[in-house]
Amino acid sequence: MVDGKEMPPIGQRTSRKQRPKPRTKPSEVRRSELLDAAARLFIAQGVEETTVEEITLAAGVAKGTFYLYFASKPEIVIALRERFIEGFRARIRTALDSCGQEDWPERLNAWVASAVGAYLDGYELHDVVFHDYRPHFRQMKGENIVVTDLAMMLTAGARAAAWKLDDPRLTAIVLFQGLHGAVDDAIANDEKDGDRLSAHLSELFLRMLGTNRQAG
Amino acid sequence: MVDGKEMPPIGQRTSRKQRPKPRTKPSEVRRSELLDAAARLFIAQGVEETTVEEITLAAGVAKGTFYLYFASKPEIVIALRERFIEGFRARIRTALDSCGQEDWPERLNAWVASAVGAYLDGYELHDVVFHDYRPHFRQMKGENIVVTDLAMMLTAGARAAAWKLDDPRLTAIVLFQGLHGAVDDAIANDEKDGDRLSAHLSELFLRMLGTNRQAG
Amino acid sequence: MVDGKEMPPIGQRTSRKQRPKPRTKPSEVRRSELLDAAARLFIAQGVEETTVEEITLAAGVAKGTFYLYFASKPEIVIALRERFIEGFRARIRTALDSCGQEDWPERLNAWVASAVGAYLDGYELHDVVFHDYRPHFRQMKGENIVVTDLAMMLTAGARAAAWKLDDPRLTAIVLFQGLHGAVDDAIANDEKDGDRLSAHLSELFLRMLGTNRQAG
Amino acid sequence: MVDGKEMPPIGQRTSRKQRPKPRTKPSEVRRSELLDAAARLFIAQGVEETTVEEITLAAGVAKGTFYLYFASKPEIVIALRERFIEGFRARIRTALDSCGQEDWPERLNAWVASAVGAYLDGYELHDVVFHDYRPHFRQMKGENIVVTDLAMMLTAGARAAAWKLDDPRLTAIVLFQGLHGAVDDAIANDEKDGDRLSAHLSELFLRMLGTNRQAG
DNA sequence: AATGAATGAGAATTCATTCAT
DNA sequence: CATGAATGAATTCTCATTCAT
Repeated sequence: MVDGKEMPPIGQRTSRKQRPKPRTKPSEVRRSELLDAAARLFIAQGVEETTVEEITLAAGVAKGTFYLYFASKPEIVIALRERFIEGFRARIRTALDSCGQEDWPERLNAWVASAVGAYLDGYELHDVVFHDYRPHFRQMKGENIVVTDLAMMLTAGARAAAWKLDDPRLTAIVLFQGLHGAVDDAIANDEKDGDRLSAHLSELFLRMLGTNRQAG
Repeated sequence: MVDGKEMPPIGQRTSRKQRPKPRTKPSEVRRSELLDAAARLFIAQGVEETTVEEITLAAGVAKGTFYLYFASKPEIVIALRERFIEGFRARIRTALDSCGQEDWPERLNAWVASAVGAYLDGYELHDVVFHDYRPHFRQMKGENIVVTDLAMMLTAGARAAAWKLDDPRLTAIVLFQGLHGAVDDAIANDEKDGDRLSAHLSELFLRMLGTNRQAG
Repeated sequence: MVDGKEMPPIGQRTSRKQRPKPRTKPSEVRRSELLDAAARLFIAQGVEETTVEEITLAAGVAKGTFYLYFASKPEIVIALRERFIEGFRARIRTALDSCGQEDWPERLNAWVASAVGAYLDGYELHDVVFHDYRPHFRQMKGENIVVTDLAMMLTAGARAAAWKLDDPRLTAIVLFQGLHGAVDDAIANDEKDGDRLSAHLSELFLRMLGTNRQAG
Repeated sequence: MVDGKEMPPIGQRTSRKQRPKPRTKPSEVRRSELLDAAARLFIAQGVEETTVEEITLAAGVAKGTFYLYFASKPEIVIALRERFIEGFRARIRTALDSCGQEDWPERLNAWVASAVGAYLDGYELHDVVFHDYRPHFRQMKGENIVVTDLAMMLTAGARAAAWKLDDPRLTAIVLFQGLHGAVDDAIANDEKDGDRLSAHLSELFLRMLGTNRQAG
């Protein structure tokens, strides 16, 4: 997920032949199995309530092996967070890729629908991996990559005169957090119909953008 | 520790029934001192990192006394949360009370400005008291009272034809969470100028509502 | 042992009556029971091999109670060391007190005999409490109080012309460490006859001091 | 890690029987490199604090290689101890070899001076390798070879009527441990002038032996 | 001979909570 | 009301050692 696809285990020198023959398991497979086991347990029981030993048991390795792949328990939460974010972005990217490049309202609809869908599907893991995430401790603009992605799209749409836009980042934040809150509410109220919610949100957002429907 | 100085006359101890005379300290005061001490320590060190003993030390009482006022440590976090929410609502209410009853755009501006101000002032405590708050575990609609308040205001404005409104709750959520996220971002970027932010947000929100400025 | 005899528990304010009525056990009794239990177990199994839980079990308290009296496991070793040293010195002091004040050879004999006796009796505990003691990390002259005591005695004897003495501290060190090594050797060879050893050592030492037997 | 440069010609790998040709490194060299690395790390960080992996890293071999040369971690401490003792004895032997064979006071002076010098130079390693050494667990007389060497020298001197001697071993122990303690004290007080100390000790020891200066 | 991934036992310490006084 | 001594559950992480390659 994070460290490429077919890379040899970390710390392995580029040995004499090709890839160093996998020991018991190739490093990323092991790592991935640990991440999967952790995600499952964290969702089911919570992070605090899950011991490292439970994770390794579920992954079929010894306790010490955990620490060959992650420096500490918090570290695996961070790794899961990165995996989550990448999955989230990929889903949005895929949705946008099947839109007309210049149909900006459609692109916004696609963004909303895919984000709602991704969040509805993954909110349990989301809660786990973002529980300890402190936005205020993050200094740099653009820390939230999803917001940054969106701001870029909004800017592109504005450049194409699809809508007006004073402050792309602020607008992107309002869209993202608004959507986030709306989905949270839907989940809390057990309304898992993402399509209806997406439609409503899109309309709201397009209106906020003062969308020029002729421009698309 | 060095108490005993502000105790009521010894003679009064015998009268059980009279008025609920103050003890060493009136119960409300003690409770409040504990809440204050806890808030201070939680902000400075975090909740987990603060022990009940530290709280009682800071409040000048013995460890056991804590449990006369709060059933458990998590309980005092909940109490702080409630205090925080009430302060937040009060600040918004005050702001709205100095607006024209029927000037809806002004009312929305006032809501935005006061919410931004309250959050900027209290975000440290906010982070503490909401860290363990899980929206998805809350079942009931309207759990977030601030959102509910706002939805009611939006509905009233719509009834007065100040703006259009399809889904008051959804709109309220987007406004609230959007504002929330925008302030988080401002804090993270160390831009504590609430006025500029409020102005931007208000404009965005009024546009989203399709505000009819004639209607105000 | 260390904190006086009848003092109230640490942290206890000098309460309204006399001594604060002992809770379950007076503080020094508890402390002493923990020290005794630890000494027994450390001798039998070694320090590393003894868990804090074993100590508390043997002392009849809960695990946490240990940390009410000692900051850490190494800390109780230090406390035992202090207790050991005090016992050692007391034994020597008692022996010297029953000597003629001015009979210096007799005083030296008494010092040797009591030190040999104390060490033979307590070498097991000695090994435990001095295992981690690093002489080189100690800066100040006179860190070893037993050596310092002895140097003072040697100086007094020299002043009375009982013997010659160039360097009291150096001489004291040689006597103390020489005796120490001699007893170690006796123990290793299972020769526990302290009297014979003492006699030999005394003779050696008196000769080293160039003792003037007329002076006594 | 970046090995392979000093390997023997590949062709030789096939010859199994020939002479025990050097492998990557001759076994003695490897062993010595491991000992050196361990000594350096043990002195700098302590034995407990040094991991086997750190030793192998410092020696430029893989973790498993350690166990081809030493059965366990404690074992390498023992090996270092033996190396230390041999160096110590060699230094003394060299010093004695440049003395008149029959000048016994000079020989004693030489013994003291070389022992003081060797200990001052090597006390850091000494502390490491003797930390876990328990004299009382050693059964056999003469376990401490340096003491035994000394006792033999003292006996020879006595036979030559250079001094009187009742109990050679006891005397040797007192000299050795006395010197040991004196150097410890000098180190603790940061007085690294071995010559002055040696002179004082020699005088003390010669007096203890009742040296007959005519006899030398 | 050399490697290094995998193993898994093992214990100190914290701190929320109780309850006898 | 107030106190504070006593309780004891609960879990991370290290690292010596092994062994398949």
